[in-house]
Amino acid sequence: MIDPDADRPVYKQLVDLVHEQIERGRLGPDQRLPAESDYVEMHGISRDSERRAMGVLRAEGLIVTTNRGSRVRAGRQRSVVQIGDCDVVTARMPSEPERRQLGVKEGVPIFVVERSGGERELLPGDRTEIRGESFGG
Amino acid sequence: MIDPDADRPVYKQLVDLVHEQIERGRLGPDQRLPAESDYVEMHGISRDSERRAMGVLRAEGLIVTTNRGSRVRAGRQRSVVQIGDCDVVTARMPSEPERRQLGVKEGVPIFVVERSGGERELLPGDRTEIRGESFGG
DNA sequence: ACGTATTTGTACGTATGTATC
DNA sequence: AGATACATACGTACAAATACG
Repeated sequence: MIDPDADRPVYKQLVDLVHEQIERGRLGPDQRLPAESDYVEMHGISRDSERRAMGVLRAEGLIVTTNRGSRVRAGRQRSVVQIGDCDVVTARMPSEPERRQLGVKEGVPIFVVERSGGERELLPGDRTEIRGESFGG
Repeated sequence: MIDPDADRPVYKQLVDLVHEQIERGRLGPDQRLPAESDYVEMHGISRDSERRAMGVLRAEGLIVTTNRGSRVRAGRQRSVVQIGDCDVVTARMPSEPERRQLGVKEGVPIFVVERSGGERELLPGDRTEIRGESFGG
């Protein structure tokens, strides 16, 4: 139950609740979440609080929202990128144009690979794994 | 100028504006941004729109907000983590408990390093660089 | 092709709480 | 104590995208 008088803010209580439901499998991959209005009515909270909660879940990369509702983000196949001795990988959140360019959704970080040659690659964080160069095949 | 009748939403126009100011150096690292109320008065927008914009900038990792205002996030020293042949690195956004545990702020992704031995390390994305194991020293 | 229902997006207002200076 | 600034949370209204009959 969500308690408006608790110390923890209402919207964070809803975040916790959805976290639990996803962890326990009550909400599976690709499964549709209740609509904003459903949460509002279910818990007697404002739409504002509900939307904040969904905003957090999006920012964490747990859900994906479209104009037709929110879904639990499904795991995806990752491609493997090898890095060598002198290559450096960092990670950060993309700007909106970068998101569009790479085709990543909100809540997904990107890898920045700086090759020893000086080239710079941006890679989607949810479809990429970084591995050390395998010298032994 | 922010145009409420433009196609682009007011809050995104403000995001663009701050992006530009940071890129052009009008807002430098660690520099204080105007207060919420300043933006509201400057551009004749609602606090709601202003806060959305700041929320986006936080989520992108561009600014850090405290109860005393927002600042441009400053670059930090990064420690280097080596990965070997069979180690795998992924990146994702942390949950709130993970953020606290690692001491990272909103908008900062984390690295997940899975060592060939099976150990799993979580590392702050803004203070870590990943390198391939250097075999030649 | 069109209208309607559903659902999220944007945007305004207001009030109160909390932390910092 | 007072001023400042952000955080939370309620309200309202209309716009835009999508799905359906």
